[in-house]
Amino acid sequence: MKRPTIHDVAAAAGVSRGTVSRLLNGDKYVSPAARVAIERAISETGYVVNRAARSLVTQRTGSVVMVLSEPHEKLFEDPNYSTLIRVAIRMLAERDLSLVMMLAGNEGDRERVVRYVRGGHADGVLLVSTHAGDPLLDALKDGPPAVSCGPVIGRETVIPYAAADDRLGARQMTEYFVRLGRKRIAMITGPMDTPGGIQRLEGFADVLGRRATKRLIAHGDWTQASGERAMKELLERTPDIDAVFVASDLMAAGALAALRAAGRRVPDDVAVGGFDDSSVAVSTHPPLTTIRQPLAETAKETVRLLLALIDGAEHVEPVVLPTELIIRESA
Amino acid sequence: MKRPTIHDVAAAAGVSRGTVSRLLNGDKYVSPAARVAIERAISETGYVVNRAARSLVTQRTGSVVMVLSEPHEKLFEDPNYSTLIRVAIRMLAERDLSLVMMLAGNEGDRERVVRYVRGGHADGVLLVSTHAGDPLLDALKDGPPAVSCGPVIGRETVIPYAAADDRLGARQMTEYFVRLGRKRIAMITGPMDTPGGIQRLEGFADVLGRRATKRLIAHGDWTQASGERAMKELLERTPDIDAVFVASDLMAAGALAALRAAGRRVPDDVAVGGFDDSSVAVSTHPPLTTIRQPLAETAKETVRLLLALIDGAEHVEPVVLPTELIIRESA
DNA sequence: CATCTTTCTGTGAACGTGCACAGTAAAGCC
DNA sequence: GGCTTTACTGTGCACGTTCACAGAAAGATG
Repeated sequence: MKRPTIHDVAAAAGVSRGTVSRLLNGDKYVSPAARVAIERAISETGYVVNRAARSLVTQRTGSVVMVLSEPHEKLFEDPNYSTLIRVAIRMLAERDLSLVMMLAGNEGDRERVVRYVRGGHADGVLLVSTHAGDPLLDALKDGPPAVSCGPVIGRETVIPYAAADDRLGARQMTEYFVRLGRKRIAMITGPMDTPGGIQRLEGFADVLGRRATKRLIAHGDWTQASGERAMKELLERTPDIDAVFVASDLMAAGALAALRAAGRRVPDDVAVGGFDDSSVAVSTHPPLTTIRQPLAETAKETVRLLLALIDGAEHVEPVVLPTELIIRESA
Repeated sequence: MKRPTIHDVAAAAGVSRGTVSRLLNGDKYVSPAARVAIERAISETGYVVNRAARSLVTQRTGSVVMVLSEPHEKLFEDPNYSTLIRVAIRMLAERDLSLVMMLAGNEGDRERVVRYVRGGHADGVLLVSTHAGDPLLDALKDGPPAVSCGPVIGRETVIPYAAADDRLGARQMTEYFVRLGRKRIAMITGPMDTPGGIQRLEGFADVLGRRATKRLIAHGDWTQASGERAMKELLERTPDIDAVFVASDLMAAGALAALRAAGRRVPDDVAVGGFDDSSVAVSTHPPLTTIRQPLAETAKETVRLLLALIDGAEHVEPVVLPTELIIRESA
């Protein structure tokens, strides 16, 4: 039992392939009579276009590839990806584009991605958590349109992106600490080769100016363990801190553990602020005061940018979305 | 500047298309001389096969579709998917298969999936968290091979799967409580239309027998909020419980909050056991004693089953993998 | 030497579509 | 009535590959 082709539909409807094709591709110039006949024939035969054949002649693939650049197990911890994936699938589906996923954590994977994309297997590229200086960026330069979810820094090849305003978020939290009357405000940052790492520190420094000394800053790598380690480090270095802004909720959970181990009460002795408003923020004790990023919005904007480029837009502007302070019990 | 085709490679190597094609598809019968000439030509021209064209003649697509059946925001909370996605991408990539993602949360999405798959756009289907009685299952019956990550229950259309041994895990935790000398052991289950919901309760009942009365069992829906609600319910109904086995870590985090609110100490007054060993298990206070599922292994086995079927295996047996008790501080 | 295998090569058709083009019939216009 | 415009339809070709087949060259076997 072979799958019905456009020929079969045409035959069943008593018209030619051309007419069916026109109807399928939204062309005008299809008579009402032909239209109903074809539509009936399609549902009777259960016809669905052969994308491969279409792709062959249109030079389009009908798919967009999402490239995940995290080295390895990082993906397990971050719920952001899930949102992005979900939003992307849904928005692309509306345009009859499908989402294919690729990894680009190591050299071999990256090579595969480049071959795939340059081989013309995707109409667009959705970069996720691509690090500064990623060779992928150059390799993808004159291929199909590419956008990034979150800024890509430190490269002259600028690629469009949508992102939450990390710097604003960091300012909001730091200002809140100041309003609470906290005097010795420390920070645990993310890795300094990521946009989130850099910009959240910038926002912190925006508010505190020269009061943001090196002694008050420790670095983590987004993991819970690193948050715990950084907090311990801060407590040894500067025991009298009364507030700490942690650049992610997960690291903040680690920081809470370190504070508890050191016998500090939260928020009485030390106020703790997180970032992301992820699910861990409400499962910690006490629940985290944090910065909510408009995840779904960011994802939507990212995809919107890509679709615009696929549709032929010459240039699109980056989109930066505002964050929001969520007050719970940790500060 | 057009993309090089197999013709260009053939011309550059001084052979015919056929020979190049044979080399590409691993056929024997290619002379050493031709081999090196072609290989040079390929790297010089930067040729990469056009999958659409190949697909057209081979009737294979070179892609596998992962179908996510969660209704909507559930995907955000569960890290299991990330592991599965990652493992699947990697294993499929080795076979030069790409992974495309689709949603099947509502009727419209489901219809799209069916059209996609029956339209011959995928060589295999990877079902994720498909609920009992999902109409998708019937619709996909005589299409390409399909497997599920986690069992699919309550349908006569049996589809192959790999999964952790939920029932064993539940037994391990419950037996541990018994060993600890706990007398009034309660349980918070998952939704009873999911395999995890059913089988974890079965394991619990395996150990306790008739001591597992209805008064000691409450139901949640995997969310943290539902865990909190169920715990409150249990405390009202049976105030003297001294242990509770919660069917997921996230719900356990909710249960901890309810216990704290009720002034019970964990583990002194009430021992708490979770399930999954997810990242929340270590971010709660106290850290959760829980059951570790071999996530990556399960994912691997699932994909392996699918690949076997794609390779023409007539029938494959379900794979069930053992769980492990992880002892932390909550019990 | 004739014949048969083995190893290798090139050729033509087919896969199912979209698109350019040619063509037809009817309607509108002067 | 001739001419243009509008609405619609069918046909041939091209897209880039694989596969079946025919055939050539070289060696093995009788």
